[in-house]
Amino acid sequence: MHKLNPSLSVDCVIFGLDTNEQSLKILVYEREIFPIEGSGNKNLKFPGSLVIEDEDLDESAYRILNELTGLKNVYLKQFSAFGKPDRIKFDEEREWSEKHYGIKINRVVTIAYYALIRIDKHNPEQKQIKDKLRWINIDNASNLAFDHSHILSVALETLRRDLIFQSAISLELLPKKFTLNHLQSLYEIILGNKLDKRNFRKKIAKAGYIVPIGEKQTGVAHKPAMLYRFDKRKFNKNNEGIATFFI
Amino acid sequence: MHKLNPSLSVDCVIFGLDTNEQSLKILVYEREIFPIEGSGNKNLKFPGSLVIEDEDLDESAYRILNELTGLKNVYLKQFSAFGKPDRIKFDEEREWSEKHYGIKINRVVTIAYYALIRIDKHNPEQKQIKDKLRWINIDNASNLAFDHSHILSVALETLRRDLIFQSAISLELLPKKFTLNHLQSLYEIILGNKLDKRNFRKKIAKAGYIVPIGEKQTGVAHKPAMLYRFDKRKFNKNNEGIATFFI
DNA sequence: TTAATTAGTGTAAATAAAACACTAACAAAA
DNA sequence: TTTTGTTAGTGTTTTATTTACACTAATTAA
Repeated sequence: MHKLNPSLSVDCVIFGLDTNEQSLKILVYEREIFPIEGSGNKNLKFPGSLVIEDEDLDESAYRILNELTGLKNVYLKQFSAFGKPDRIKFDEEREWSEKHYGIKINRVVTIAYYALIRIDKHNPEQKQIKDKLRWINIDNASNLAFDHSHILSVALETLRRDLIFQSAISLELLPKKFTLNHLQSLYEIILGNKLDKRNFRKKIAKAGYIVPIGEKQTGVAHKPAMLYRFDKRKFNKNNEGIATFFI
Repeated sequence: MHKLNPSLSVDCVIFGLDTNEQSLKILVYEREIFPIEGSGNKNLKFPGSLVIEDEDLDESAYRILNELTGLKNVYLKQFSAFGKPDRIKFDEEREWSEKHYGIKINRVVTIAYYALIRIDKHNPEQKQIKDKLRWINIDNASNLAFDHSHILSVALETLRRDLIFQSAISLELLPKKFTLNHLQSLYEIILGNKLDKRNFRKKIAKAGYIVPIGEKQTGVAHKPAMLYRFDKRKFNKNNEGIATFFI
């Protein structure tokens, strides 16, 4: 059995794009410690756990993500540490944590990661990994457990900035083959505003690493769109792995 | 006496601008554990310490910075956590740490902050706070203690990005009154490339929050330059506290 | 008086950003 | 089979931004 460090945890803010609802969602874990009524979202928290002694933080994040949600091979990035001594505010929270981990908890500093995944591909409910996981809309995510609402707001800020200055991460949220409207819609959902279709396409074209695969959508009740893919080789060659189409 | 958390530390990468040498420096702490010859910079580390139980991380960073260097009221920003289990690689390092803190150390995750200070104003040697502190040029900072070389490279990346996308932080490194050439020189030193003087000034003018104070330099053996200051009111009004002149 | 040094200024050309509306292709419904 | 609804796809003009570039001015030191 691995020994847990009682001062250190990792939390994962898992973002998923709901292309039907045109909304950005997060995957949260539902506990049952506060009464159902009137407790707001206090029973919802991000998947997270204490880290094992002698475990690398990044590995810890991957392990926790996989154990709690079954997710693998996802884009995961550390974005901040949260360490207010009163992060765990309620006695019930402390009790829950101690029962949950089976060790005495003091003050816990959490290292927060965000993950980008495709809801259609990685729906944990479909995979019946845990029946306690739920996707919720970020607009309904106020008043989460611990300081998780604060963590969410920092995560969102970071995601939006990364999406602009490091555009390639957007592709984590799309299938291998996608249409330019899918990509544009992703930006609109995450950034929260509309973009001009023609200007958007000009930028994509200039970036050069998003290329048509010569196939079209099928089965859609409208003009089928050309499918595109991410060309890693072109990306690396022109952008040294960092660049962006700076929406 | 405060109890230290044996798993958690804070390290401060303190950047200072040397305007004479036209170089960016960091403030490091010199230990004596490895033989002087052949140990490279392995005796040099960033000011840092274990955090006290029940101490906020940001407060911890300010406390540590003040205790170790005498510095106060400096710009300090958390930029990453480092948690590889083998961060403390040599037995000597572990021994040093245990002797230094007086407690048994296991694996330590460090939360890293960077600070920006004016060397002329805050020279710890002048203030005889510690005789073990030294400014070293970032170009001579390879092979530091622990994983501190890696921490430095992440800190530098972050600083450069922040300087571009959050330009106002540059003013932390300058005196209240400065010339536009000082400001430009700061950018050139930190970003490591030359900028066009006229284009630079156009951007500053457009930003609007760097204003002339109607005074000129004195005692210089060349045409004296106009002195400028940062206008906080204009900055907040136009930029909501974030903006930048995007060099 | 001269030399050395940094301060300060404008313009033209190229590039990028923004605003804007119609036709094309498909499935479903009539 | 025709019509309807829906999304795909395309260029141009205007405006703003970026880039490249070189000389005169003011001071102290020699």
